[in-house]
Amino acid sequence: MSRPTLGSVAKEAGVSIPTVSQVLRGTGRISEQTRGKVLRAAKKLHYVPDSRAASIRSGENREIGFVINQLLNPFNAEVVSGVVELLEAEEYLVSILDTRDNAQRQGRQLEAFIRNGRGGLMWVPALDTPDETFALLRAHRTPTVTFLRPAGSDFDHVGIRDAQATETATKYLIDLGHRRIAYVGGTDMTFVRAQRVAGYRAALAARGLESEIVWPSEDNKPAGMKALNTLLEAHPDVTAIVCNGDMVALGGCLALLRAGLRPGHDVSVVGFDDISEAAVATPSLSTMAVSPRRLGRKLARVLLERIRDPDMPVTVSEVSAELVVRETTGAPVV
Amino acid sequence: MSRPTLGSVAKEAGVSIPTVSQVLRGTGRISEQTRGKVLRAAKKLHYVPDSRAASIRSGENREIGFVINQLLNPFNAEVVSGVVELLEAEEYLVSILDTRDNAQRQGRQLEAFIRNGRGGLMWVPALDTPDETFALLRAHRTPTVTFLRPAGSDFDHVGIRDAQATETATKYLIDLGHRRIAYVGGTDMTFVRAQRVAGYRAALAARGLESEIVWPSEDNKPAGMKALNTLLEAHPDVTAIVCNGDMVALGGCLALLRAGLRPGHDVSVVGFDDISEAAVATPSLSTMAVSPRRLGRKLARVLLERIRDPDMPVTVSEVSAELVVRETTGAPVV
DNA sequence: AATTTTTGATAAATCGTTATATCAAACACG
DNA sequence: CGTGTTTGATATAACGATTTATCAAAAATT
Repeated sequence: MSRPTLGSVAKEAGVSIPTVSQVLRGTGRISEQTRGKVLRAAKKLHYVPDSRAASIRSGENREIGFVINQLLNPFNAEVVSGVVELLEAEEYLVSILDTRDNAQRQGRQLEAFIRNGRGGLMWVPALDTPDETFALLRAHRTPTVTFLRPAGSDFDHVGIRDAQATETATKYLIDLGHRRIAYVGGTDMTFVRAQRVAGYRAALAARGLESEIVWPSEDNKPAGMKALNTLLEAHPDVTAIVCNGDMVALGGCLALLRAGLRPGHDVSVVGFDDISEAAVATPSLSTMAVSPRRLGRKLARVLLERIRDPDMPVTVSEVSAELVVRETTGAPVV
Repeated sequence: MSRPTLGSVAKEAGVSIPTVSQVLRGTGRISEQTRGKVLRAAKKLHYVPDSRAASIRSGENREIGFVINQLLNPFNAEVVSGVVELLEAEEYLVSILDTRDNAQRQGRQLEAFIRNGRGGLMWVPALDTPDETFALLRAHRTPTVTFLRPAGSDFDHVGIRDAQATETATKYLIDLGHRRIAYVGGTDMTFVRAQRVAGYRAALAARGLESEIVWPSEDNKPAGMKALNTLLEAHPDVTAIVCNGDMVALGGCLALLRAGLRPGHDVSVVGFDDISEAAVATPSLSTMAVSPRRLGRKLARVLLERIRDPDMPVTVSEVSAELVVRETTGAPVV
């Protein structure tokens, strides 16, 4: 007694295998009588079609994968929500794989995805993705959209206008009167961080400031706390901070409070993402807002278009971030 | 030019299909010469075996699903990490589905899982899971472990000793001198919340207190803030609060601070989970600590055992939570 | 030299589906 | 009444792999 198949349902109903298949999928010409027999038999045996077999034969696969670098970050988790929301409405099943920023793990996961012949793939490429991986995806013609980090001109891409956003944030701080402004967050030279740092530099240059301070940090609160402590020790004259993400910014604010400094008064802090906690934190966080839901939906839409028309020219979509001023920013104390 | 198959590799190498299969899986007797030819051809075409076809024929499937109720909660995200950690070491691929506490969505996802013939399933059952779903899983003999919410005696289960934990937390507050203690958090009568409320009541009863206050809330910070505001308005005499989760507790502390009350002094708060933010928050959160990583690893281990021995008797594992005293708890002001 | 055994590869069957072709029975038409 | 069409089902082939059985050639044995 193993799992029910078309064969066992056919035997139970006293008909042939193709008949069962046609009844269950609503194709072909079937009399009401046999239709009833088949449906009863299928229900009785709790039959569920094996989509592995179906997708091999029919070439259709409504299973989609999302390979993401860090699920623990609520921003990413929200993006996933947006993706799932839209794709579920189109009857796709989305499964999520967390690479935790490990290129080797990502490689294994992508290969496993291809092995399972997924219908499509959304993907935040690891920093050091080998050429081999790209070649693999191309050879298998898996509809693929990269997210956040673009990966060559072969794949559709959805990302954020990072440089522009950070430039806006930095200029805003400068125009408030700040002169010593640091950039905090991001590890290594990831694409995203590189773009954001470039925007930060562009703003400094545009306003004639020279002293840049770029301070790395992992993207979570404890790391943000640590980063701010070491930063302020090394550069006590810093009065404003542009952060790579809200988690770092919120951690940073905690560190400031612990040190007896008031965010938005003694030191100004701008985050990036606008995670839901940003608005309710004390003090509430000024940040560059990107709607993760909207990003997710965009991502899903691009993938659907690619699936429908595999020969469509490659698209690149960039979403802008908006400055949201809350309590952690203000003019420097004179 | 579609995706490469055993057939195309065989043609490229000038050998038969079974030969290619044997070379790639290291079975059978193959000469060094043809081995080389086949490997070169496979590499050239970027061949990756189609595991759908393989698993249909061989009956083996190393793909495992984790259907979870809420990925946005960092506690759950950490559990996922623990699961993935252990199962990846065993060469399994774990894909995650977020039901966002929607029973209908969960039903669709579970069916899709079965359709894809997964090797195993970890699962947080929705509150109102229909019998049909259980029957489905049984009929298909999918190795299944339930998580947090037990679901009958047919499936292995891994959970937390909820009642015991909340009883400990409540007794601790009573012994500090508190007399008006509320329970905050959890929606509807979920299994977990029911257990925890039972522990809270048991503690009150054991110490001869009668006035219970149970206040529902979604499991996130904004909801926790709102819950505490309404609670304190309705019951201004409450001096201590036992929470259903850290997210609610942290939100609650924010609300207290906004209202000019000091957590741990004016009102004591105990959380549940010990998410990483609990230790770094200001003030740091007293909480019932459960190691999500350990839970995740336990979950994975149980599933592996079930896969290896489908006829093993059903197991139930419960992990204890430990009281961690930090800054949000103290004696009541007299 | 005739035989058995080993080696190295392939043919054929199978897994659970879907797709196309076929076919008998029932019906309609002039 | 013979012919053409529709209806309702089945036979057969295919998908991409694995598994078992088969088989020719080379090597080892008698």
